[in-house]
Amino acid sequence: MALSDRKKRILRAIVETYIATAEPVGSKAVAQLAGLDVSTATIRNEMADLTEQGYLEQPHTSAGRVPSAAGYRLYVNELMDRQQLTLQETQRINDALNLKMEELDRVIDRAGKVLSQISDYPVFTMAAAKEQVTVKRFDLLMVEDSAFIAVVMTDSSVVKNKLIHIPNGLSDPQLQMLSAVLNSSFVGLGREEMEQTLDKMETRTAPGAFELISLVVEFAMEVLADQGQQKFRTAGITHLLEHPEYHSLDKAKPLMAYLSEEGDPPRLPATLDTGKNMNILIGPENVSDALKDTSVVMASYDIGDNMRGVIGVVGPTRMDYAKVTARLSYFADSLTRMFGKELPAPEEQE
Amino acid sequence: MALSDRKKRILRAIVETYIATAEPVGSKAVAQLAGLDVSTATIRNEMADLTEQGYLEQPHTSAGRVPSAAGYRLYVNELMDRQQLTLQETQRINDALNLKMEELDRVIDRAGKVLSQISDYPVFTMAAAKEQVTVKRFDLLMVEDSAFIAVVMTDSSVVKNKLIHIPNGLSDPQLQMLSAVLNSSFVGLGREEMEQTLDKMETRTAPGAFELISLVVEFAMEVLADQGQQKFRTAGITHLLEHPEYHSLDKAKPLMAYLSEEGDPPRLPATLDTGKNMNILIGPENVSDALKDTSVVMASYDIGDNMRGVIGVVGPTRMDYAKVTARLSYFADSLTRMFGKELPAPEEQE
DNA sequence: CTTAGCACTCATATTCTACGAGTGCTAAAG
DNA sequence: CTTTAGCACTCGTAGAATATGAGTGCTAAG
Repeated sequence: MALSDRKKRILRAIVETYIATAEPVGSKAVAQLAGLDVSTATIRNEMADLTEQGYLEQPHTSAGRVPSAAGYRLYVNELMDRQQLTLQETQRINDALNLKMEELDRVIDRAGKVLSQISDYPVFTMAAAKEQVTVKRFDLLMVEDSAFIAVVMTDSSVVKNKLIHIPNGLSDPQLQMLSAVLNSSFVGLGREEMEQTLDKMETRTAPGAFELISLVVEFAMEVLADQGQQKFRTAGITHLLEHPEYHSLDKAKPLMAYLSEEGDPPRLPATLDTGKNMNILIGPENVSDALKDTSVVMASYDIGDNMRGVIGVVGPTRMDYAKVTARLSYFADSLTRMFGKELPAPEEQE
Repeated sequence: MALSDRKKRILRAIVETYIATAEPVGSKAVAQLAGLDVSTATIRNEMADLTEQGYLEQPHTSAGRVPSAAGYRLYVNELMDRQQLTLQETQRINDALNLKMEELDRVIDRAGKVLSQISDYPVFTMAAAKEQVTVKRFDLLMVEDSAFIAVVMTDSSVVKNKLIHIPNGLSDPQLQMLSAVLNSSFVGLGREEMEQTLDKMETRTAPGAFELISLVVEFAMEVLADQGQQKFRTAGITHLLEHPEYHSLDKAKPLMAYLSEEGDPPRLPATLDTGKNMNILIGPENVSDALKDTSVVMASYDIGDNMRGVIGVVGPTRMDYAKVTARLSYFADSLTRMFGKELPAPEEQE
């Protein structure tokens, strides 16, 4: 069932020409581009074979051929050259990532934006904890008399704070006490456990103290929820419109709407867990209906010990896979290098 | 120069019909809708007058009339009914804003999203400090042996933190000392002043200590820069595509690209300062070229004592001004009520 | 197995035509 | 002086008809 060398060269020429031109490829074009010294008629015969085997498709009887999903798959798996990035491009990526002390979210957003610019396709990003996130420690800081700052640090070294107002003020010993309770009873717990512990505590604690505790714990629970959740973000959606398959608004709108719904639960196959760190989904291989005519190239990377991120490029099935995979893998590697295990904390400065 | 009552009714009918249908309005349609008991011929005469006075335009000799920028202006200023929001809509807005303890940025993002959904147009948001932001206090918290958390609170009650790693560890007295230096020398200073103070300090401080100080101060400076900057964010860009004027991609792309460039310096007339809290810019009244055929309705609101935000709706000149202004002003009022002076801090929970 | 030749298909571009909504003008009516 | 009916004229749009040409599959010869 293996294809002859000549068939492969023809298929490759067709895929690449179609990627470049977005128009069905005819035998003549292939004859020139494939570098084979045979006539168009021979190529027509080969193309007929490839069509029969399911690697090519004909939009209608007499237009050229277009790669099928299977054709793209074969191309991606076997035929595609690995592209090299230009110095400029690597420079650009490094610049984007070497921002001094941005937060995790920001760097990821920025990475998405740059990837979108250098790939000419929309990009999505996601990040989520691999396991249950817990609180590592609480700190409380008095501010003036009517408020204190609660600082919560998670075991993935993310630190969040919140200003909490208290009408009746709080003495220093009271604050110490509160801090002691929080650190002894709520450290190391996940979201659900925190809620249970809080419930148990309600009956055997003074109402005033309990109210304060629950204010801080509720904040901590939100931090944990936020960390555990997969945050779906996108960048560069307008790049879609540059590609002819989305020149018709009927085609463009559903996909754009799909990509615009940021923050919602992930509607992509969760490759967060799969071991592979590069994944290509071609057209119908996608689960979501909105992506049926769309290809997704995605890569995952590590954030600290406990989180994993995904960054992916979305485009028509006729996507420039060689270009995109090269850029994407460089990106994912850089991100892993930046956020990965070596560094104790995501916010660490290079 | 005042228009007769009948002319006003005709103009109003034309604007509203055009807003609803996006197609040039003929004398016949006006006759039915304006509720005047006159024939189409009379209306044609009146329409000819209005055209001459610049309130209407003719796309070509014999199509109906379309309102000019001046026509919209008159409509907005005098003719437009103030729409009422339905109970559902106010409910939806309140839900969006009453999120428990989100950060300022998040609430604003969310507000933009909801406003976009209920108005069917893209929405942008901006927020910036009115005056120089300064640091109100520094707090340092030791974490394990090799890192500490720097907590910076600004005079606009925004609190940010960052994990700072120190290879050689730090004793408790040293941390106290560092905190004392920061709080005595850098509180109350703006970004530039901080830089100057830091420079002065370099010569007369031990290098090790100076390095630590500058790490924290640089973080503080970034926080201030971030607060002072106008952050331009958008939501619901895809709504553009629903309106016929952007069915042609040539029209849609530039505007979409313009709106997609988040985070860049503001390219809208800075109504942050103007006293008025609702502002309508119609077509050519816009400065930016990308907005020449676009109307912008924007409202501003207060955030704490020292910041001001703008939230605006972008759409074709044929925008449903009545609908948009009603929703927008409710939104801006709610935001002011939420973030405004009464509450000491933006993050305050309702 | 390869290639030249040829009839056939079918999407796209082009041209032409018919249609009709809407206008402006004129002249009669109120 | 204002309103209205009548009518010729404009011009963008839709639809039909036609031409074009790239590409195919098949056959038969090299």
